[in-house]
Amino acid sequence: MAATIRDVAKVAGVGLGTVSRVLNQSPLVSAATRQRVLSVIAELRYNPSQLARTFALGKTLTVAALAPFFTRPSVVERLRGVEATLAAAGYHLVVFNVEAVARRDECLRDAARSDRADGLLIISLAPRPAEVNAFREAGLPVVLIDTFAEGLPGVSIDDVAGGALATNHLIALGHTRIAFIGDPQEDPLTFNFTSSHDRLLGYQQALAAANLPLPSAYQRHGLHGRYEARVLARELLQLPEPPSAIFAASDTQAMGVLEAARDLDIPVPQALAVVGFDDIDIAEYLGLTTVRQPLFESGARAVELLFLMLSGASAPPAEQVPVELVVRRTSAPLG
Amino acid sequence: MAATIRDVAKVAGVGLGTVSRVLNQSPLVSAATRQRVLSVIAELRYNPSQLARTFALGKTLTVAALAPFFTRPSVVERLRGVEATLAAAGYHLVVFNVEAVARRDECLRDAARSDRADGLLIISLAPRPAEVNAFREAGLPVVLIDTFAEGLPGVSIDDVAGGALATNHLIALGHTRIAFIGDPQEDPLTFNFTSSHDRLLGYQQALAAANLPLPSAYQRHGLHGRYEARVLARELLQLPEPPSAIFAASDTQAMGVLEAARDLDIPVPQALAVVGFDDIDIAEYLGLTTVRQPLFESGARAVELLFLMLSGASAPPAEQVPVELVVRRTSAPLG
DNA sequence: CTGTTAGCGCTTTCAT
DNA sequence: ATGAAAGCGCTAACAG
Repeated sequence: MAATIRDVAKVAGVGLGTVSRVLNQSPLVSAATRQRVLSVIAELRYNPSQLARTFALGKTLTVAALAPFFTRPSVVERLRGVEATLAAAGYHLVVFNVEAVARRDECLRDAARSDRADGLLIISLAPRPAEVNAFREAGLPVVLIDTFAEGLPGVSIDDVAGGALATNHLIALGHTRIAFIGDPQEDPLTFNFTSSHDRLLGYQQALAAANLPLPSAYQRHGLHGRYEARVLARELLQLPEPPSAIFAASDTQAMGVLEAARDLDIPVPQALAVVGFDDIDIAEYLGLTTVRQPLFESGARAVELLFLMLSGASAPPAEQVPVELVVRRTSAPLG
Repeated sequence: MAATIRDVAKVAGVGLGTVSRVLNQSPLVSAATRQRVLSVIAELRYNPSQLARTFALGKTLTVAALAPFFTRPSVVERLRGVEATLAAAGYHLVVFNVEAVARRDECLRDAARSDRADGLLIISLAPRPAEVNAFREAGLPVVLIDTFAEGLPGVSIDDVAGGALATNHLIALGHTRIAFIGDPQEDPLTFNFTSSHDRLLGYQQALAAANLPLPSAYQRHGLHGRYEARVLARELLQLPEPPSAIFAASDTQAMGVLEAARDLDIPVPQALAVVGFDDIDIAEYLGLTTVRQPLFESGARAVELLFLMLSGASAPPAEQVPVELVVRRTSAPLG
């Protein structure tokens, strides 16, 4: 049915090696033959089988990305950066949406021993040492985004500093009763997210440095999501001594806090200051004060690092990109 | 370096066809040999080359999806459905983010003549007849999501009916000055989106059926985005005779309308009713009245149709999934 | 049941 | 500069 390189060679009256050479822009072919081959290619409407090509080459020109995919706007934005950079280099992006712990493990395992991708990007999930080992043994280049793992390159932010940044902003505003809402603490054992945990650390350090109390009742954890955060925030706000400010480990969770405030008719920022994290698209719309991190760029940069490794370089060190406080309407000086 | 099927065969003392058979769960292998082969496989830590496998099979076990990818929450939700269904069947999903017209054409062209995917999903972009032809000639199964094209199967909604549904809701609420905000009209010539256009049609038909005027000043078009819609809405609301209700062709654009109302201190829904379209995640948070369409399910269903075609069936007819009006806080009877 | 053989379509030596 | 030939690792058809 479809013409093969052999057909082209036959019709053009050349060896099939020559056809391959014109296909690959090799300079070792005379202008005349090249012309002839080219015209036969056009005539036969031949197009090279990518499948055969990648097989012969031993590379797929494809990069896989593992992520708690579409459940988080911040991840989507990172993937945009990944896709754009990959596409510019002619690479394909295959995505794996990890929404359950079981799938996390399965994907990680498959990725390590499948040769269907030249490299792997892991977003927000930290592989365990055994998994890191499997990658190394498989010779699969891996770059992390928004997480860490011993011995693996990655691009991330200083979550501790980010947490402190948000908290210090609230302290500077005069708040002393500052609460925190983040992902489950046992999460590292399952999905293995680390950012929420580190942001909590920053929060704790900032409060301690300011000699402010950090009652454990002010630190709440729940599944990453608006609804869960809303419930937690409502609990906080109904405490005998409710906080005057809440730092949420993500903008999504901050939205839940805003909902809770609305539920209870608590005016923001007059009676409650709210700070989020990430600066996702919607944050601006909501006027949410937040800690911005370069999401798109983190994806793009990770791909660059991966390309470096693909070109034979040894694993570069993990990188950090800067965060920045964006003050909007949900935080104000304590009245 | 890595063990091949040949190594396994040699060590196990069997023919390499036998190894292939145990790999593919063929029943034509004695339990004893199977055991032996299996143990050698484990011993050698052999894993089959997917690359070689797909090449020999002539299929990639991969599906490509073309979409105005991450710029629209509704698309992301559709892709979730796509990925979940694909993953359940062991297929990979490679995504192409189309944010520019040039890339649209390039991707469409490449997809048609590349054999790097067994099938193609196109979201929200309508291929032109020439492109449809190229797919047919290439023998590439294609399923559309949220668009149409002559001769291509797809799953979509009745956008005209959806537009009418939203508009009739506003009419029933007593509104007579109802405006519309949607994507650029000339868009079909470039990106080739069709949904906004059809929703406008439904809006026009509903107004006409109710003998209500539809001044052209009440129909505005701008690039799909919150900011653009905000500008358009502000114009509408500053008209000598401003509308008392605005129907936006998407929730994203409806958010822009809400922003404009806030800018101008116009209370919603008291002085302005707003209806969106899609029921994306954030709509509930905002209390936005909207027309819900099953986004996740549309992706899942499209994959099912694609699998049908992959299994040799001829192209099924285009399908429509139902839409539903979700009334929330942004629409109320005209005061 | 099982071993052997012939490709899948392309890239790459290796001669010429 | 170009043709011929040797794989890449696997599946599937064919003999036993």
